[in-house]
Amino acid sequence: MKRSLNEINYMDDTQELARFAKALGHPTRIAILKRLESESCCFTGDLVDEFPLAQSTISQHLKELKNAGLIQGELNPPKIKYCIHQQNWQRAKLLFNNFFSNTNVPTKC
Amino acid sequence: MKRSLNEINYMDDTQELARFAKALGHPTRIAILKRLESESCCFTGDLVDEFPLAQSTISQHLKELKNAGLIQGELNPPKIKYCIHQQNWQRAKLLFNNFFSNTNVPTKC
DNA sequence: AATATTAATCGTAAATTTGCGATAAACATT
DNA sequence: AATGTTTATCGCAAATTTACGATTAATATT
Repeated sequence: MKRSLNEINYMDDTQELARFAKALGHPTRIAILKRLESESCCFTGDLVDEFPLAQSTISQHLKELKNAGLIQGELNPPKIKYCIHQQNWQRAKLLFNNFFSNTNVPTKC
Repeated sequence: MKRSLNEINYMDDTQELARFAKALGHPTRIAILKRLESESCCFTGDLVDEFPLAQSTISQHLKELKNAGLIQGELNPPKIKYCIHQQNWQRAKLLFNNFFSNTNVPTKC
């Protein structure tokens, strides 16, 4: 892709929020997180059984959620237990809350 | 892409939230929305002046935000005034709030 | 040691996203 | 009617995403 010539430097919060949002930008990943929220944790296999997707596809979605910091995997050989990453989850919650707390009443529009 | 054979039917909320999240999944679009939040509205040209991106690129980001329902454009010839779409904005806020209101204490993890 | 179970990674293909410049469209102004 | 201003759209190229099957890696069990 023809990348922008001038490097764009967004505020850290902007970058961080966009990163979280991007990870949330797929229904399968939202569904995985909802499941982890309600059940606290689960194994990759559980998700593979529940979603009509290949094991490798689920694994890839988990990887993205992990890269975004929203979940963490704990070794439980030969299984791996995934949970919400509580600290980053709270951070994401805060960023979205701030973003949506639109105090401006749109008087001018 | 090899699409999943079985059609996946996610809960409506899941689909809707993922759609909003996807639109928020780019720092430029977050920055545009932050600007609209603080200023209530602005013209395409204002944004083109502020971001080191081509006019067509800004226009495309605005289109995506509009398609996601997060903003709306009002004709103000020959300019176009963009504002937050208040109703859908509140809807998105609600969806994200619900999603992040993780009442479960992670006792089992 | 051989086998089974579980999950990550690799390689591939198709779709989508992101960016740009060029052009078109819509409307005001001259 | 011709020109100027503003924004959308088109066409293209590169990067990324999404999905799959096949393979590999790690660990338990036999």
